[in-house]
Amino acid sequence: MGIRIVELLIEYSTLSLNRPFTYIYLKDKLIDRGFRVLVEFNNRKIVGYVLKVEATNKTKEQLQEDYGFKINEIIDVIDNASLLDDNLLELADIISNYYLAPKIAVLQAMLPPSLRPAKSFFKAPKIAYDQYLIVKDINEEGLSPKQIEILRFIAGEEKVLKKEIKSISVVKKLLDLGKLDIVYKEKNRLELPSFEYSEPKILNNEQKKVVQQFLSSDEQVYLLQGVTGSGKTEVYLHICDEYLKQNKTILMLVPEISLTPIMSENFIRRFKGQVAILHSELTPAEKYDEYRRIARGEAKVVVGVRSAIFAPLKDIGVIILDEEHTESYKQDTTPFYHAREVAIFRAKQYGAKVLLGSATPSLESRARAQKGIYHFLRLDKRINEQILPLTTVVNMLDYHNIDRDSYIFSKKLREEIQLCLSKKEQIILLINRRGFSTSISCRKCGHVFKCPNCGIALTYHQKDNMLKCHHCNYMELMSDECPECGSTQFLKTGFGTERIDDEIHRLFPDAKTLRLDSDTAKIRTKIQSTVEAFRQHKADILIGTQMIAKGHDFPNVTLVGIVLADIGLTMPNYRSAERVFQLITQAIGRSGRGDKKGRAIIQTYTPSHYAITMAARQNYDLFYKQEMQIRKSQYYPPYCFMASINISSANEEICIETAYTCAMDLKQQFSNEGEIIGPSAPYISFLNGKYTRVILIKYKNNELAMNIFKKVIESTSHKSQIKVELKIDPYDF
DNA sequence: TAGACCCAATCC
DNA sequence: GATTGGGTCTAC
Repeated sequence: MGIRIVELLIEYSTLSLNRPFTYIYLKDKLIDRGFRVLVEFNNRKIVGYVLKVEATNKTKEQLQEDYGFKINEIIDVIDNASLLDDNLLELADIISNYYLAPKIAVLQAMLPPSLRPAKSFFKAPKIAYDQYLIVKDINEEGLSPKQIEILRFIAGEEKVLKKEIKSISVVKKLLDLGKLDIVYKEKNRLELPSFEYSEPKILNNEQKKVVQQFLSSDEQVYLLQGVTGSGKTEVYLHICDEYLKQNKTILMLVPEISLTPIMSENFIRRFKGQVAILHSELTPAEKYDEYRRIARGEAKVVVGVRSAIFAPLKDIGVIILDEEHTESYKQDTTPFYHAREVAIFRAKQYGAKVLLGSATPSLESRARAQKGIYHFLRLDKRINEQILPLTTVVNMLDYHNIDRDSYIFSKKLREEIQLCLSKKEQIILLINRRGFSTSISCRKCGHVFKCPNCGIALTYHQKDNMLKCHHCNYMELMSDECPECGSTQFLKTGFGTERIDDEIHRLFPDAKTLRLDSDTAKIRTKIQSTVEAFRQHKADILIGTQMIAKGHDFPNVTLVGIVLADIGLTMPNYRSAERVFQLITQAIGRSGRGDKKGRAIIQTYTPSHYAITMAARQNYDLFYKQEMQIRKSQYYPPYCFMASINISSANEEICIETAYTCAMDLKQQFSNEGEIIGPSAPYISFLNGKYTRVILIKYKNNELAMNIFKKVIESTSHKSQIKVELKIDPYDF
């Protein structure tokens, strides 16, 4: 066989290497587009991803002469079939162009770890074992706070799977130190829980109408705005039924499976055997299995999180995004894609439909529905005709509402809790902040404990007696005395979930509580078990962060208390009002889902803020109107497109200088076709030794903007000491 | 992205 | 004179 010329992408995902490299292949294995290969690149063995293969009669020397550079041989071919079908390959191009991200980064995001074109796949497990951690040596001497935290945690639990601890590096260290040991147990390959088949439920008239409208129209994208508890899931299931009958496949996206396993349960019950589940907590081996099962065409329905949008289904009939407003659909690392936009790209390839469902649609989706770009569907009634919870806003600035018994809980909220407890009904308390107190200072000299990395006040966590930075995850043990003056008296201000728990125990000593936030959810299954325990009424009160506000269905909950609604409202982000509105509305929606009437109490220092008053009235439409006016007057999405450029460097001067020239450059190129804001220092402008500046760009002409961005990125990205990151439609900046 | 390479600072 | 550290360069 002659020489084959192979063009490939190399695994490094940086824009400066985002171009094909040429190799030759001399051996006779099958090699084609979409295969991974092992190559030598700059003296290192790495993985490449084949874009093109071409036969030639020329010799290596002739080729090198022609091309004008040295050509290496491909060491080995890894795959014997293309990893992605033509549609997915084309989709990768679309995404990489839309988000101006390196194509290899897109390909990596599309594939499960064991199939990724990256060196890391070598380490991907072929046969999997469960690894349990046990404590071997309890002596904490010489350990860092983080290590102690993990050690104590493991010591306090019965069985801890190694993979369930998020901080792998700490565990590794503890293993090295001989503090921990691993016990191997043969692992069960992913076994979907088996549920009884359940018959389709009878739809009410409103639901029927929605299903019928969806099926009979031939538009591409649909927004289903349905109040909390209006039975959107059943609508999804009926629609899926129809598509399965036509032998089409279904992609069902959910925000986070571990939070709401109900959706997958519903799908498994209805479409047994045809369902595959893809979510981030599957092990690489499990993901690999599910992925292959889908690719082989064995699963017709995929239920999964953001990345499941790339599931290798064929003949897709419909893509559904539940809770479409959820921010977890936006990936916050390169390629920064949004599953909603990808869904629309992907659906186009198959002539499929996209259904976006939410009680509180994102402004941009709702605006598109308003303009007729999306077909607008609504469910305005709760499924059991239950009226929405009766909601009271309590002004915490008004001293009539507070007394000396508690400054955290108003009289009204305490009364309602008491009433609820006496009726043996359940309560959810939302406080969107974890920890005990938000800052801690010395009573004598005023010293405030701050994070050495980013300068933000540290949050005190009572359970493990530690101070943690909620921004960069720095932590230290709480010291007994002030490092400045040695005083032992501290002032704790601000409160979070832990403190609420504490306060409840003080005020209602007989009430049983459960707490759910990312601290208590260190172990993944803990989320589910806590939710399950609460559903079975093993506790009266569930206290938690936004985790508890989403999608759960607790029939016996009749009171939801928003302990402090204002958190997040003052964040310097144009979405903050939208976020707060959505959070409160979703949380209130947890109340009164069974046959008992629901109530909600919102405690706030800004009772007249529209996000709060509208949420209290559960009036999405009014909020939408008001927020759109503000977006319009201040020229924010959806009235324009937005992008952000983050410039960071270890050298502050270079950072500021580059950001400044970059902004000038943008201003000049956009002229009056766009608005450039900044450069400005973000909320955390110094983190882990890097200084950061942000430039925001608002524009209308997408094509023009893309061209400018390409140029600007090119001229700045290869500069040394500087990292430039472009985000299209950013959520955080 | 990450090894090679270059230069300067630093050590004994 | 050897070693270390930092910054820059470049890949097929």
